[in-house]
Amino acid sequence: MDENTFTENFNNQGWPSKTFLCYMVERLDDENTATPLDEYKGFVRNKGRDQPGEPCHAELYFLGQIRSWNLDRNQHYRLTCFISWTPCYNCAQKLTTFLKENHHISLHIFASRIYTVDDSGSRQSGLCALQAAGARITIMTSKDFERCWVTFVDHKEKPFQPWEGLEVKSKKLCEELQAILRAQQN
DNA sequence: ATTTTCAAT
Repeated sequence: MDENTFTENFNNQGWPSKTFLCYMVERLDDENTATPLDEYKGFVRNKGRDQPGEPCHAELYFLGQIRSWNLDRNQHYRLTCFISWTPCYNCAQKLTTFLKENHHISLHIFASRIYTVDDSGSRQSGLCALQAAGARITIMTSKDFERCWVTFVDHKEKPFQPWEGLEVKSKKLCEELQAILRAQQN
């Protein structure tokens, strides 16, 4: 992805009305050593209401990609994704179902910001269910932004440049997410 | 202490 797309969408101070999701896959061997599978690396974005056809959240395109790979059920894989907004309730549900049906796949989600539109009256229970199904969900820290930059951005050899307030915002969101994930456990 | 959110008033 180009530099501007990254900055516009992943800057944790912003509020873009679209979502990008970068994904990468690693195969894990018996010693838990990870081998990157670069052929499955990429990113998707949602389809908005301004575009033709039915709107679609980024996560559903992501799920479509994963299914199309038909990853070997006798192996174990780790999917890592960097997403600019945390999944909404419905997407979280779909990811949860997917993980329950695909025990050979682990999911790590690094999110830039917390999406708090309450689209089902259920608050953030979708994220809790997703975590309960084995996903790891965390807020992107400076290190994660840098990894995303290095891995997915056409950075032209430029190093990642943190923006003003990145750390403070990240810490704050992290606390919020912890509260969300903790609150619904009982 | 806050609140703009995969839009739409």
